[in-house]
Amino acid sequence: MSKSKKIRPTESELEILQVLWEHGPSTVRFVNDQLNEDREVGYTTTLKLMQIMAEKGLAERDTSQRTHIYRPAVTEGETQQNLLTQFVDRTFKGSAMKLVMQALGNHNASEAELDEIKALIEEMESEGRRKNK
Amino acid sequence: MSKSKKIRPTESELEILQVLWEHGPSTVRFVNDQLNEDREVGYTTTLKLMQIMAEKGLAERDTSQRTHIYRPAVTEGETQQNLLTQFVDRTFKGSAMKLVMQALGNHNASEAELDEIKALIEEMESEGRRKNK
DNA sequence: AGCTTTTTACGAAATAATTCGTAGACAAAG
DNA sequence: CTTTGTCTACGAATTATTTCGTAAAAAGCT
Repeated sequence: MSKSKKIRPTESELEILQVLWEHGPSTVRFVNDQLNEDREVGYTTTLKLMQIMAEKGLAERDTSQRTHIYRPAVTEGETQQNLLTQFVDRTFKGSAMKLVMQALGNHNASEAELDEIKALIEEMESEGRRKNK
Repeated sequence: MSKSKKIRPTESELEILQVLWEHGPSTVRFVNDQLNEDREVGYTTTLKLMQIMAEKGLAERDTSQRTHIYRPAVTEGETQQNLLTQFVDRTFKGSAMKLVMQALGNHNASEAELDEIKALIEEMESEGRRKNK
């Protein structure tokens, strides 16, 4: 695999990352405005968090202008994967299958979504057969 | 729906619940011993957590004997469901399907497990057709 | 220039979660 | 009966995370 570090944003950090993933490189002001559409957050609170994220390596920033521009330093996919693995371990004792069953069973998925999943499974099964794994 | 309360055990509380779910009503001593098979935890730490859990309604206890017996006051399934919903909201912006795809894609499931999931999907699809939903 | 607004930096307060020390009650063992 | 061990209760220390106040620099405005 590629990265050696464990990416584990806290809940607040994840909210900020989601803004950055969705909108691309942004100022603190912009991120703070986005967050405030959901809940009240002070500007310096967001600033501080983003500074911490830069320290931790979750984000990078361009400080060449007075108003700094932040961008995500981790991808959405790898972050979701890390958080998912952690969550499965904690909550489903490591059984991703139990999680899948629980998730499927309780959210009523549309026919199209179910078909999509079936397609993925078929693909995995033929993959598996080919590799005899 | 049935319960009005949100069941949200913390990480440590979840570990304790898992012992209670697996072994049934237990003493603090027993739970603490179980936890110590994974990591070092002080006895009074476990005691305190279990007392808090009783206060919060996550566990109930029989205090008729000097050594109290604790039992889970929430089921494993409903707790997993609550934590899962929360996790999906936070990490996958509410899309359970994205989570399922990610989970399937990255943990190599056995043929048998995949078949199990396929069966569930088939069942859901025929359910759906019957109800025309 | 002088006043207001925006921004970063910094430190510390507030909150949440975990951990543990100590004390008192009771029981078990000698 | 006395000592030793186990248990609960309680409060406080520790750690992690979140929040914000204040100050200084830069930019904008009149």
